[in-house]
Amino acid sequence: MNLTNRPLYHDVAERLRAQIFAHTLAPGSWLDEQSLAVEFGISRTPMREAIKVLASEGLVTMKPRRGAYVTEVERQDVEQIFAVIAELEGFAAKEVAIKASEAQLNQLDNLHLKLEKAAADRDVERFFEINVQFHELIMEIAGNRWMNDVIADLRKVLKLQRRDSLSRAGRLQNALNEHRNILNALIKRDGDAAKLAMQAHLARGLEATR
Amino acid sequence: MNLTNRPLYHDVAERLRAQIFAHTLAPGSWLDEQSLAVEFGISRTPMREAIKVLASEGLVTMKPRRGAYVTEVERQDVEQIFAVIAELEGFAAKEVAIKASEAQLNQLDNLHLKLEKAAADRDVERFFEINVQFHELIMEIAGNRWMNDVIADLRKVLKLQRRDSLSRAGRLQNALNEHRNILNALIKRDGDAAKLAMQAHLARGLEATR
DNA sequence: TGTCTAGATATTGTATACATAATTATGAAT
DNA sequence: ATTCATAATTATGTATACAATATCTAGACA
Repeated sequence: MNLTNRPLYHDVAERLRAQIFAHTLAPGSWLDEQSLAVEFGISRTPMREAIKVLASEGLVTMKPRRGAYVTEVERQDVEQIFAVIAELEGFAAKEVAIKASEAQLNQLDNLHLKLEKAAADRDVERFFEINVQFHELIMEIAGNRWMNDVIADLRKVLKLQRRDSLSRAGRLQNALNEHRNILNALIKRDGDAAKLAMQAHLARGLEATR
Repeated sequence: MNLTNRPLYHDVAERLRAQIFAHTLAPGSWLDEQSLAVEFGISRTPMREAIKVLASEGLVTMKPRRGAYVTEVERQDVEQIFAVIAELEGFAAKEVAIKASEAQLNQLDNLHLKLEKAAADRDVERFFEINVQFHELIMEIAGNRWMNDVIADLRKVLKLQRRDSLSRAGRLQNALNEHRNILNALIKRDGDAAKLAMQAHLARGLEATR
């Protein structure tokens, strides 16, 4: 009896994703269809479909006749992905500066207040969470569905590498300042400044992963 | 006996893609797993896997318990996709202006000569072909694998809409001029100009689809 | 002792069979 | 005649069975 009305492989993909992000399935490791299917209590068919979903997201890499392996992101991949995200989120920030309603800017401002509170509380986990929401809200306001999908996928791949850049000493405060710069530009309706601030923010995020 | 060593669903996806682009499978139409499998002389399993590949590319849209339908791209989708491509290819052009070798710039120049010849011959088909190569070469030189994948997928979705903007009166000559602007900026190593020229080119390409 | 070959084994790839849910058709009641 | 309920049909979703290929192991030969 399936209450969620969602296909099984969808949920399975979600669980696999969680295991990959938790490094229960570590980068480079092989995804054994058979034993994973047994572990999940399902047959190989939906398991294979779930694995293919992850493959399309770039989280696993398929080798013909050899199966699927958790993608190992090289340094170069991280830099290239950051470059794409910076370009697109920079563009999004510019769009938001132009078209956001006052109510939407207030939403962003509220999120930033929460961010400041989390920073003051030294609550890295919460800071990280709100940080994600801030970026997602900007993308949502920009309102480009295709761009959002692209970025969502790329951010998933970035999550493959464990080190959370925010835990580095001082990074939290820096990130907060960078966010304030973005927000100020948005409020001033200065598109170019918003774009630059966003790109600077992401560039420093990249640096922090080094 | 499979000589290609590639999984069946891969080839099937390719054939389905071709049918979609040829509008044999028109936008909005339903993909009947059963009859398609019979038509291709295979079972439902690889057919389903092939369909899922197309779904991840955005060419078909899956409805739970209802099957797959060829994606219908709305006007808004086309504009959003163009916006993403313009942003990324503009960025790529800037990169190329900075990092391309002389040999690579010569390659681009050679392609442009072929483009001029095709235009002089009024060979729209060939012009279109070289045009694609020109854009792909720029992306290749930019050398960002993730960006290339993103753009490749988005361009596939654009191909869902039939009207080839180049056949419009005067569009061919305009496109040629725009390409020359891009090339000149690259040769002058002027990254910002290259970016602007590329974005202008794509913006006019979008206009031509109206 | 090392290497090459042949067989065994295990895993992916494909086909078929079964289960479940959605749609359509049929019929009765108002 | 219209509407609602129920049964039949059809298609998707899932499980199982079969096929083909790649890897591993064992043994023979140099």
